Parts: sequence; structure tokens; C-alpha cells
Amino acid sequence: MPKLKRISESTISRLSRYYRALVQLDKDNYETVSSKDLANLEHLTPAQVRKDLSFFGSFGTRGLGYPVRELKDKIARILGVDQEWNVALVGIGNIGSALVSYKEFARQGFKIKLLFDNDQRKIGSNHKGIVIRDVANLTRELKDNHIEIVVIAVPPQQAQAVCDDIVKADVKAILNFAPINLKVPKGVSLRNENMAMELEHLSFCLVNDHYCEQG
Amino acid sequence: MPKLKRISESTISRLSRYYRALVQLDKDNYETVSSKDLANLEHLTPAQVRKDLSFFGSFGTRGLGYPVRELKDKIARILGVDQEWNVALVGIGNIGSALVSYKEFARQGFKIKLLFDNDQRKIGSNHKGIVIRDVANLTRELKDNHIEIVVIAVPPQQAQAVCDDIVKADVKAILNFAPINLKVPKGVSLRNENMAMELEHLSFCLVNDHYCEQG
DNA sequence: GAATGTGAAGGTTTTCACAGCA
DNA sequence: TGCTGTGAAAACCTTCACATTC
Repeated sequence: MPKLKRISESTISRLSRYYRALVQLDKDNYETVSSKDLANLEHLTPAQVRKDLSFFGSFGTRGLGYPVRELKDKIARILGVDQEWNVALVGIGNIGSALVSYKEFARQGFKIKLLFDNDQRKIGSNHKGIVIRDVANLTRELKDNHIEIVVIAVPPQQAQAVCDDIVKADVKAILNFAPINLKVPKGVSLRNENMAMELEHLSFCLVNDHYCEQG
Repeated sequence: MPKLKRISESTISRLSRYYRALVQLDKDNYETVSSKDLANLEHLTPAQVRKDLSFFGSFGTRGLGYPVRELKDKIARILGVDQEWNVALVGIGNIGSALVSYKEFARQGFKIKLLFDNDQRKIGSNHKGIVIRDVANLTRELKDNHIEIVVIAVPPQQAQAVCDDIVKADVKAILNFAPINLKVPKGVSLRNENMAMELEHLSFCLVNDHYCEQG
């Protein structure tokens, strides 16, 4: 009985973690798993696991636990990783090229279909079997190729302009690696990966260990 | 009058954002900034800004606002980015090599001093001016070189073993790119960058836009 | 007058605890 | 008996509102 309540960011992130754990449990031929086991695997509490899952339905059996395979598939459905997504990547610099070869992406159904850059020397060349296109045509090519998710890996100065072009192509999901706060209209989902910020978090913990709860 | 209360993760992350904004304001020769201005720059509320800062002291002047340069320096101090940190990177694959050239790191005082890999073909070779060492000697070399922060960019199967070696070297801060939940003892700070998880978050939003608050 | 610093209020997330079911 | 599902309680985080200071 899923209620139409807003789901918190943390619940969604934990869903990813449950999913990962369940994939492993399934590989290891476990049939069922209790909220306690699942919680231990991901260093969470059993109540948290049950509450999170309860937002989406009643997947378990009292006295027994959750059926591994079935729960895995249900969560895959909820997360949208039971289908393929067309992904484009803008900015084929250090991070961009690393992402092209990042195996975890393809494994989960995220297919990198298009690459873009603004460097004339790169445009037209092949990168791991994908031709690099001119970012000048970004909006049109995203539309023509039915891209659903775009990854931004350009320098911060160019990120907002690129982002605006992406939004114009009606793309509703953006993953941003540029260390800048992008503005997107309502209805567009934006996630940020900011490595410098994570390092700053760590240095904060090193300097202020009395404030900072362990790891 | 900083109280000895635990600081929330979100406050620490916002501190990084204030810092970035203040660096820019200082470059643009602003002398003072109000909580309202700072909030607008980072899409937050003025009350949030004031509350966050108040955990660490009273940096502003009533009726005037905060002195930009001074606040920037104070936050740099709090975040620990007023000093240099010795960083090592384990795993010189796609992501690892991208990180070596990531300019944002060095700019903030995070100096990559050592590189490690387990691939005999890579060990001993030069990567952007840094020699790649054998991960077999990880613990000893981290100790000998007074490394304070280690970045893990190895495949998930090897991540926990690498992590254990890092902990043995008394390193207290780890940034992990492997899609796995590492176990670290109390007192060690661990941050995770999980790109697959961010993409899953986006696909969740695409599939469940009714649950998912905008961007 | 203008904007900080901060208790108190309000909202959200997590944990508790137990009823309910296999 | 064992473990889920879930209201209620507790903890936590954000916003409000205003006294306070320049």
C-alpha cells in the first residue's frame, strides 16, 4: 500500500545500497533476508530498512523476512534500473574520459550514447568507439538521439551554458561534476558530484575531530 | 562562542559552499556580504547561513553583514584548507588517473604525493611526474611519507583490503570511489563517491517524478 | 535602519516498541 | 516463536521571529 508521500533523498540513496546488497545476496544464492541482515550488510538499523521499504509496499513475510530475488527485482523497478537509459557526456577531459570507461555505468543499464566537447582537435575523433561531437549542436543532437540523462564534465565557467542547452533539449536528469551550483528549472533533476567538497569534508574532520562523528 | 556540539554533515557541506562563494566574492572585491546575499548565491536561506556560521563563532557585524576576506579565511581555517595535506592515491585506472590531473585538488591544498597500483606493468613507471609504487608496500610507504588522506580508486573486490592497509598506516581520512561499503574503525573518517548511486538517483526521479522533489 | 545571533517553533527523519501475521 | 509493518516518540535539522548590536 504505497502512500503518495514525498520520498526523502536519504531513502533513495539507501535504496541503491539495498539493491547492491541484494544483487550480491542473490549471486550468493540466498533465498531470503531479514531486515536485520540487510541492515548489518549496509551498516544501518533494521527499523530503517523496514521503514524505507514500507514506503513502496509490503515486500516481506512476517516471521521470515524478504525474498531476495523478488525484492531485488522490485527495487530495480523502483530505481528504474530494470531498463536502459540513453546517456550523453559533455566534456571529454580527464574526468569525462574516465567516465566513458567506467564499467559500473554500463552494467546498470546506463548506456553512454553521445560524447561532446568544444575542442576542435577532439571533435570528430573517436574515443573508445564513440565519435566526439561538437558541443555547439548539443541541444539538437540530444533531442534527435532521445537522450534521457546527461553528465556534465566541463570546466565550471562553461557548465551553466551547457546546462541551459541540455534543459532546452527537454532532458530531465543531469549529473554535474563541475564545482558550481547549476540552476535548473523545476521538473529537472540535478545531482552533483563534487570531489573537492568531499576532500574538504575530510580535512574538516582531520582538523575538528571533536566535532566530527567518526567515519 | 562556539559550543562543543556535533556539527551536522549538511552544515559541513554548506561550509564548503560558503567558502567557494566567498573566494569568488573576494576576487570580485566585495568587502562585506550579508547572510541574505550569501544565501542567494548558494540557493539557501539567510537563517540557515547565520545558524551554520554561529556554530563556529560570531563573525558578523549587526547592521552590516560579514567581512568577506575575514570570513573566507575563518572558514578556510575551519575546513582545514588553509594548510597543505599530503594525499596518496591507490589505483591508477580510469578514475585514478583522472584524479591525478584534477586541478581543483591541488588548488585547495590537497597535494597528491604518492601513487599506488598492483599492476606490475604500471609499477615503477611515471604518471604525470609521479612514480607509481607497489601497493604491496602501501602501509609502510604511507607512514614513511606522512600521508594524511588517501583516495581509493581500486576495483570493489580489492577495496576493503586496501582500506585495511591504509588504516594500519594510521591514516585518519579516506575518500573511497569503489562502489562498496568499507568498514573503518572509529576515529577514521570515510567519505564515499559513488557515481552509479547518483545515476540511480536520477533514474529514480525519471521513473517516479511524483515522489521526487525537483532538482 | 539594517542585519546578526539565537532561543523557540516547526518540520522532517530516524528510532522505538509492539500489534499482527506466518 | 520470529520478523514484518507501522503508529508514536525521539532526535535531528531548518525556519521563524525578535532582541540585540552597530
